[in-house]
Amino acid sequence: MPNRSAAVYAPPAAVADALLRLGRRIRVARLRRNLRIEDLAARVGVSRFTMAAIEGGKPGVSAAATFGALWALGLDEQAKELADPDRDEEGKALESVRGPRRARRRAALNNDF
Amino acid sequence: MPNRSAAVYAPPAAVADALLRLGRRIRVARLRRNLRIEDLAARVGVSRFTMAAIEGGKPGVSAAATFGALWALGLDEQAKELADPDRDEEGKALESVRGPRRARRRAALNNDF
DNA sequence: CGGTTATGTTCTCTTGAATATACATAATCC
DNA sequence: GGATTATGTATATTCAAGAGAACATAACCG
Repeated sequence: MPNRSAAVYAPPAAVADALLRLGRRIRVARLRRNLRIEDLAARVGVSRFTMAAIEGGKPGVSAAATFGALWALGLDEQAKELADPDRDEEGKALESVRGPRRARRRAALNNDF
Repeated sequence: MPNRSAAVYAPPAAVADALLRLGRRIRVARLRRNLRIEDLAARVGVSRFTMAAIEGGKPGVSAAATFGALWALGLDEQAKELADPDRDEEGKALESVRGPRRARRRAALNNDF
């Protein structure tokens, strides 16, 4: 496969759903603030087309644009909590006493799934 | 400006910080699970280079790849709560009784900021 | 209703995001 | 310490993300 990754052109349903939901919510927040797509796009620093893609939940938009939209709407507080190690109970349970800086392959002993 | 958006090549500090923090946390979660970059990349459906970019907080990586990493680690629960309209107090306060489907420009009366 | 205007759509163009390969570095384990 | 192997770095290549213009559609408001 030359270029594009499966994760982008055909993301798992859970991911696609998450992006769609997030896009719809950004739209709701924008309308509540009576901003045009163009206005929000200007705040974020993208074109109105990219902003429309964000609201449409397109998988290919950059993470910076997506998080930028949340930031421009004042909705970035929750984003800061994402993947908080303190709340990762599964991870904490799996973790060894000291965290290594590299993973080591343990043949036939890969956890999860 | 031809192609690239300012939001991607030079995101606001708050956005850049959020991406960096998220990347570091994804790395922590991956190591806790004893996964190699390559292993996680395979689960997400991207190359190990893209996964490294995600962990490095590079602004240009796709939203699908970023959310895919959270999903592959089982950390997508909080992602589903992002920008929840019910928690958007500022937005609820600003909203008119019924939500319009389009924003309307009210010259010299743009709220916020 | 009808003017205004936000948004959708289509098109072209450019650039960099993502891939792949190869090698360098460095962390881990025995 | 030394073999093993995960990760970093560099280069080359490819294709779609993103910008921009122009027009079509449709929602809003008086």
